[in-house]
Parts: sequence; C-alpha cells; structure tokens
Amino acid sequence: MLSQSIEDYLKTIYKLQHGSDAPTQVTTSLLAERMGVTAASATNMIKKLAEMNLLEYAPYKGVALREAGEKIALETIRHHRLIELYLSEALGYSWDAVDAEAERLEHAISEEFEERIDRMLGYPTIGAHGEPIPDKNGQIEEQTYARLSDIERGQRAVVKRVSDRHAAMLRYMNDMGLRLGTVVKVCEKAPFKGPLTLLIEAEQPQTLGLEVAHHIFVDPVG
Amino acid sequence: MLSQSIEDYLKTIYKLQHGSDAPTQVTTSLLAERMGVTAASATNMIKKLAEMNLLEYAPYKGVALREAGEKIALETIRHHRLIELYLSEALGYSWDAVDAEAERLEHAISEEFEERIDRMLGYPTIGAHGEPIPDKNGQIEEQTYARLSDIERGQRAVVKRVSDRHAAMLRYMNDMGLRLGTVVKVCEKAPFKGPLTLLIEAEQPQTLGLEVAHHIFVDPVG
DNA sequence: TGGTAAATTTAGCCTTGACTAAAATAAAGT
DNA sequence: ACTTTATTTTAGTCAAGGCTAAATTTACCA
Repeated sequence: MLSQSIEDYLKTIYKLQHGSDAPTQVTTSLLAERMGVTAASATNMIKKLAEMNLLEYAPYKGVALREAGEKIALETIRHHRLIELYLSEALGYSWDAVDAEAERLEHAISEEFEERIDRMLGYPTIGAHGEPIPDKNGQIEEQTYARLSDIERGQRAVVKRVSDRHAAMLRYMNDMGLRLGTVVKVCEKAPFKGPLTLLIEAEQPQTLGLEVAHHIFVDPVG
Repeated sequence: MLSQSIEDYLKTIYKLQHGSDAPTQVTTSLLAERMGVTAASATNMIKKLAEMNLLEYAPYKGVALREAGEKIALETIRHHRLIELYLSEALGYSWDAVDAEAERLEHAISEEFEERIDRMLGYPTIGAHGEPIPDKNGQIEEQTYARLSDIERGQRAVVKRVSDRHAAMLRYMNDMGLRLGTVVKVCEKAPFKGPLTLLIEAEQPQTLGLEVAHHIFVDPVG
C-alpha cells in the first residue's frame, strides 16, 4: 500500500501537468506550493518517487510522471471525483464542501467502496465540478473549454466546469445561481479588465469579476 | 486533531474496559495484542496518553480511561458504528465486510459527514452487529445479553448482537441464516462442550460449535 | 561576460509510532 | 523467603515525512 502522501504528490503532479493553466514543466517550487510544503520537502519526495520509478526527474529542471506514477495518480483522482460526486448526489453536500471531505476519504476507501458508489451513481464520467472521471483502467477524456472571461459580449454559453481550488469562490458562484449546465449570457464587459455583466438563466443581470470568470469554463452556444 | 493511532488506542481500551469478556483491568499486553503491536510499543503510547491526561496509568498494573479519553473513544466508536451501519444499509455491504472498511473511514470523516449519515439513517441507536451507538454527547447504553452458548436446551431466543471481531465467523453465521432479530431455538446440546443443534426461524435444524455460539448474544423469549 | 537574484538541492534535525534486546518488576511455587 | 517465570518497562533504532539553514545551480541583466 502506498502512503497517503505519495498518492497526493502523484495526483498533484498529474493535475499540474494536465491542468488548464498548462505549465511548461512541473517545477519543485510549483509542486511544493500546491502541496503546502517547503521546496526542500518536495525535493525529498521527488527523489523518492524517482527512485521508485514513478516519475522522471531532471534535477533543477522538473518532473514528469512515468506510466506507473500516472496510473496511481489517475486511480487517486478517480477515487476523489467519485467520492465528490457521491457526497454531492447521495449525501446532499454543497459544491464547495465536497473537495475537502473527498481529500481525506480518497485515501481511506477500498476497491469495494469505489465499485459500490460507482454503480450507485450509474458509472458517471463527469464529476461534481465538471471534471472528467477516469475509468477503472485509467482512461480519461480531458476536455478543453473556453473560460467565461474570454467569451465575447453578447455570446451565450453553457457552464461545463468550474475550478474547485477555492471553496469560497465556489460558494460565491453557487450563490449567484451558477450550476453545471446553467446557460449564461455575457451582456457587458467593462473595459480595462473590468467585470462582466451576466444574465443567468434569464434572471436579473449580475456582475462578475474577471478573476471569478477566469475559473468558470463554458461551451459557447447559439 | 488527534492522530489515527491515538484514536485507535483509546477506542480499543474502551472496548476492553466495557466488553463482554470483562477483564479485571486492561493490561499492556492485552492492549498490545488487540492493537497488533508489541508490548513495548503499547507502553510508549500509554505513557504518551497518560501525559495527555487521557488515561490513568499505574505502571505494571494497567490503564483506565479518564473522562477526556473516554470522550474521544466514544466519538471514535460512534463514527465507526454509524459508518458500519451506513455501509450496510445504504451501500449493501455484507455483515463481515463493514468492520474493515469502517476501521479506515472512521478517522477520515468530518462532523458534517457524521451528521449527514446519522440523519439519513434516522438517528439510529443500534449498529450493524447490534452494538449500541453512542449519541453525539457520548451517551451510550451498554446492554448485557446472554450468550447463545449458555442458553438451555429447548429455549427460544432472539439474536440481539454478534461479535464483530472475526470476519470469517460473521460470514459463517450469515450463511447459516443468522441475522439480528432472528429467532432461534436450541434443540440439542451435545455433552462435553459439544455443539448445539439449532432451529433457525423454523427452518431445518443446524449444528453450531460452542466457539461460534459464544460470540452470539441473545435475548431468551417465550 | 560577469554578477546577482531566484530556484533548487543538500545537510542536518525533529516528531510519530513502530521495532528488538536488555533490564526491571511482579507473581507464583516450593 | 527464595527462585523461577511471565509481564512490563527502558534503551536504543528505524522509516516517513515534515522543517530550517546553508550550499549550489540556473537564469537573467547590465
């Protein structure tokens, strides 16, 4: 059994490699920052993981997962996203609360637990925040969506995915009435990186800062 | 936040103090055996817990929980039993599989998780194996039942609780048709600590070794 | 091209919770 | 009461996975 820490590192590296922010390479400091540890600690773990052949390590350059490491990362991510969806669907958790809970549970569940909630949820492929859920074999369909902050004025779009990194932001989006599948229309875009004015599902117009809009991924429609 | 290890020690001490096997005092070696560690490791942890005022420690004599320690033990036990019941009721786990899964999950769930499954289960007071579930304030109603092995020939009794210590034994009992609430009748008791012959819910008679009958707790009826 | 700043790694230390081997204590029998 | 045996504690190690401080490497800029 791999330690919780190892699973978390591998998962974090995977997300850095495949995230929408797309860094050229995954550096020690970036990884350390995401893991909430010092760079020295990250270096230690990286060396250990390289030793285990779970990743490629070029000192001073960065890391990249090897196949075995990616497999573990995807299993961990699968656990995480299935649990998030389960918490949301079966236990009524809110959008912003599922991540923290899943963060701990993902390391504690058995294969049996995974299978049971997977079946109970109807073998879902999309998670609570719109993320793709890797299948049992580690197959994942990464999708790329436009950011709401990049949508043209007048354009309508469907919310397909939201970043789960900031719980407070999720709560804010939720309170505005944003959900996966919600149709929004960009009415205004204030100049100089100013806020957008949004029409959500034909309700009253609301303004939304660019920072938030940057973390909402949409599919233009109409 | 207390470590998983501390929670497990406290829980184990509580169960030794209040279990049906009722040891005079909880010794280091008994605790070590139940925790699956050496006596030296148990001594270390005991000293640490005594230092934290979670238990009373008389070197060479044994330990007893103090109020703070008992509170933590009961919270942990509450988590464990709620999770077991949830796995059984909501996810279709079998009798013998819930304990191992709950063992890991009990340390990973939040108060919110506890509350949600508690509500979903209808605020239960009896767990999957018939154990009492402590309430949120740590109140617990320990019950004492007769062992099936002590029931007289010809007597009928309702199964109220089973020991969850041996998964294989649970599976065996389950396969025999034994459940909580099942009515059994002791048809025969072979001499010299021989097996019982049981009539389960008016089905065909079956024989059952004393060892197993010792781990089944019943309420005589009729 | 050299010098400085930023990033990274190394070295050494800490805590947790295990372990083994040795020492100390308690219990039991003659 | 003394000796043997079983239990318990002490002493010293180890592995994980953090940390800080110091050394090193890379990158950038004048």
